[in-house]
Formats: sequence, C-alpha cells, structure tokens
Amino acid sequence: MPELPEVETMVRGIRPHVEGRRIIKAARCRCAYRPIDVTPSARSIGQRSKGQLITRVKRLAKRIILELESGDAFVIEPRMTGLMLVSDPPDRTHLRFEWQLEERVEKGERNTETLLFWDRRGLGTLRLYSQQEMAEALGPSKLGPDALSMTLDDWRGRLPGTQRAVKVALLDQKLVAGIGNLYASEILHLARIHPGHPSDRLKVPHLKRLHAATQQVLQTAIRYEGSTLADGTYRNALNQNGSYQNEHRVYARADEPCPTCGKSTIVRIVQAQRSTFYCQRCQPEKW
DNA sequence: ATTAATGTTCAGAA
DNA sequence: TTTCTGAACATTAA
Repeated sequence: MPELPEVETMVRGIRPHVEGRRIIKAARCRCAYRPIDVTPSARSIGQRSKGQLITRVKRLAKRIILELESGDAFVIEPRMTGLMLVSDPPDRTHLRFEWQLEERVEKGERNTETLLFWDRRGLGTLRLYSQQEMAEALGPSKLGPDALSMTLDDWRGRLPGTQRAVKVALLDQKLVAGIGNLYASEILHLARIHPGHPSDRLKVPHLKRLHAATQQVLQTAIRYEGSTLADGTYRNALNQNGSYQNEHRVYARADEPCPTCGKSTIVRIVQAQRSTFYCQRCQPEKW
C-alpha cells in the first residue's frame, strides 16, 4: 500500500521520464471496472492539460504532484493499490489513466513516451487543480507536515493535542502526513514505544525516539524502494518489486521472534480496525 | 459458495 | 470538539 516511501520511490522513478516533457494527451482509460474518480471532468482535464509542459514532479505525503507550466497541477492519490508507471503495467484491465508525452531522445536513447496510472482496487483519485485549489486541498487544515520534514519541535507541538493511542495518531494525516499502517508499526517498534500509549502522555525522551525512528525507518525504506507485500501489488515505476519487506521488524510478523530482544514473539492487535504489530517486551505498556 | 480481511480516505454519526 | 464507524473497491484466503 503506497505510503510515503513507496510514493517517493514512484516519484523518483517517473521523474527522469516525465519532467520537462510536454503532454500530448491526458485521458482516462476505458477500464473494465468503475472509472477512476477524477476532478474536474475527464474532458476538462484533457483540454486544460493538452500541450502543457510538465515542469516538476514532486511528492507531498502520499500524493504525487505533476506541476504544469500553466500553474495547474495533477495531484494523484494512489490510496491502496495505485501505481505510477513508465513501463508495461502488470495487466491492462486495471489501467485507469494515461498521459501520452512528447517523444524525446536523450543520449541516443528514446525515453518512455507514456505515463500510466494503474490501480487494481480502483480507490485512487486524480485531480487537476489550479494553484488556489491546490493550496486549499493540501493546506494545513487538510494535511499535517510531511513526516520527513517533522522536527522534534513539530512532534512536541502536535502529539500532545490528542489523547488517542500513538499508533492511531500516527495514521492521522492531519497530524502528520505520509505514515500509513505498515510504517506506523515499524516506527513504533524502533522507537520502543507501545502502540497504545496515549499521545498526550508521551514524554520528551519518547518523542525524541519517535522523531529519530521516523527518519530512520522512512529514509531506509526509500533506499530499499519501498515494501512489496505478499500480495505483490506495490511495484516501482518500472514494475519491479521493492525490497524493504525483507527488513520489516514487526509488520506481518506475528509469532516470529522480535528482532531486537529475540526473546518475545511479535504480537498482532487491532486498533481502529487495523492491524498493529509490536513486541510486548521491547515496547512495554509502562516504564 | 459465501464471507472475512486487506488499508486509505472521507462523510457522517456518536 | 473530538473520536469513531462504515463505505468505496477488487482480490485472495479461509
């Protein structure tokens, strides 16, 4: 499920193929399933973006942003199973959106001319925003600071504002943006914090560890190009597996020995209707 | 053959 | 106000 590291990997993967290139055509794919949720209408998106130069490709939290010379920007939310590809897709039945790009020859090589959005479950969304709409849709009232830009002071300023369990708070994109279910468990294990700990009762030493663990887990996961889980859904821009799943400390490792202490086994609990994995010895409830 | 589970986000309820 | 629940969806495992 694309979280921050997976989306960052997609962005890095498509950037050299897409940035500085002109859009010939942007259109929804006729898909065997329900068409992708787009705003404004697919026709309007096609008209407004046709002929536009893609000036910059960037990531914000779990979203991919394609900035155009007009000031408009595509904002793509992969949600559960969406992928941005510059290669052959896993199949054609789940293709949702396609950008045909102007051909370009670089160093004697012909680069990809098509950018694809592929989405098996179809929960992903695509928007074409004006600058003002962007500021509104991605502003502080909708989205907290990006997880990688969070400073210790940001953590100290934001977590005490809620009594919710820290694992649940980490999933709140208004509080901190980019962390999802998988990395929340990984970060808390590295930080040695119990997932049920009330956010507003975390002390400064915990917040320091949380800050450091967030940086370490997300940066490392980006180096490994994200996590491809057992269902094999997530792939990078070239339709290749990530490899951070081999480094997971706790996620989906119930009943396996804890990689830190080797004595306890990882347990699975449910919080806010989602799985949480942790070590009862390394992440004690009280200390 | 049904049913549950998967996890992100939003709308609407508690 | 804050927190929680269910729905959207396709696919797989039980």
